[in-house]
Amino acid sequence: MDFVIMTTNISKSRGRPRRFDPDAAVPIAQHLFHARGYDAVSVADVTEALGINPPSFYAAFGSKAGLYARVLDNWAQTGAIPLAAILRPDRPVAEALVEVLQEAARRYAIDPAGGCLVLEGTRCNDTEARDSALACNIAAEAVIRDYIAARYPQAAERVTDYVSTVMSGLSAKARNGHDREQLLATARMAGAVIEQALSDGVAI
Amino acid sequence: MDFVIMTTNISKSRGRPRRFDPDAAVPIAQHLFHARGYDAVSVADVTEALGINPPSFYAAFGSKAGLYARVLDNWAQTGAIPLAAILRPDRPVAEALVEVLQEAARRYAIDPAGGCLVLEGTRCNDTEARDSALACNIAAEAVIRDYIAARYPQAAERVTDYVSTVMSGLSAKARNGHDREQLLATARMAGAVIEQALSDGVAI
DNA sequence: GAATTAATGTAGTATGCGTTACATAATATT
DNA sequence: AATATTATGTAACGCATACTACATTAATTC
Repeated sequence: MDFVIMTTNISKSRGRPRRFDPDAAVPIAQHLFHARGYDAVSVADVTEALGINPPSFYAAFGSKAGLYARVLDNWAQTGAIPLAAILRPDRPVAEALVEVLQEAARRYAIDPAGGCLVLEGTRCNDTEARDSALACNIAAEAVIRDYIAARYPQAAERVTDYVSTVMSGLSAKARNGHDREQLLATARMAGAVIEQALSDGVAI
Repeated sequence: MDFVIMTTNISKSRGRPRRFDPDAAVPIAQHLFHARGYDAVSVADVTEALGINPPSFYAAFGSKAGLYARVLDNWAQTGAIPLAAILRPDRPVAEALVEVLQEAARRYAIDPAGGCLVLEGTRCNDTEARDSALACNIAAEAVIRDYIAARYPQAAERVTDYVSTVMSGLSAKARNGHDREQLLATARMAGAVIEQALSDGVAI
């Protein structure tokens, strides 16, 4: 049913055709949000970057926060750290987690503005956008937690808290001028404690 | 000269007397900025909390960013982590740095909103306020760096980067719901690597 | 070709922001 | 008492924001 209706809508679209492709607009908006942060990007900035007018924007995305939600969706599939690829069951847990931290350091240092799109989004001043980013962050933490829990159930919570805190710090410092080498050195230092923490049944 | 003029002004103030005490207003504003962040606090919020009107505010503080600068000054003297008291030359460097991290964890968890006034301020969207907070942060990092460099000059930069990154992460996570115990556990884990890092001439 | 449907461009709206003009009130000086 | 000085209360200002009403344009459907 829905499929038929959708294909009908796609193949035989009535009315005036779109002058822009919303799917192609998402990566452009993603870059804006990543570079300047959600609050600092205005709808006017986005519409100007897309070469469209506000009504087209709102017809396509509903709201600024709605666009941001789509950006985060796209981010999870294309731009985020490939946790599933790094956290493989056939390798030591500590080694995998250290690689997550190092990969975060590398990625956070790429853009001039720096930092993680999601982690920075969790601190914006718009409730809806912040909740979207928080949901994204919570989902990522759950992946890490489940990966640890499979082999070190007692350490999962604590080590997940630790890893996510370090990642937040890396993102913040990337925004405040730490370069790639600084971030990588910090990530390596932070990672050096993970192996022992996994083995400890209680807090160090 | 200036002293005479100032005392004259203080003892024999012409004109209508102030209805509020700007010095007493600073801690109130400090609480607002700490709880909600610079961007989320409007001048109207501050004037309402102080029971004054905008002209009184601007006569006393010049601007919102000007008030924030005074808040940061007050913060450095009263509310900040007492680095000078913790980083004493008569104790092991690693031990002192771990206490800094733990003290940060404790303080960041006090307020319901959580986090560090300065570190959160470095990420606001107002250039002047952000620069004020950044200057505050840079000064604090310099204290840590100098403390380390006195005994471990080769490790000073790297370990300072590490400690400040962890503190940024603790502040961010305090804002995102981590409680005191979680933050303390993370701080202890992060601290466990410092001793070895100080001894290493090169990166781990 | 007429009707229908949908996206566009123009030009706004309402709201909140940091900030200020201006007349008034309250004090010290003369 | 008259004047000078300073802070106050009222009432805005200019600007930026997210968002929208409405007429128009461009396509499909009948």
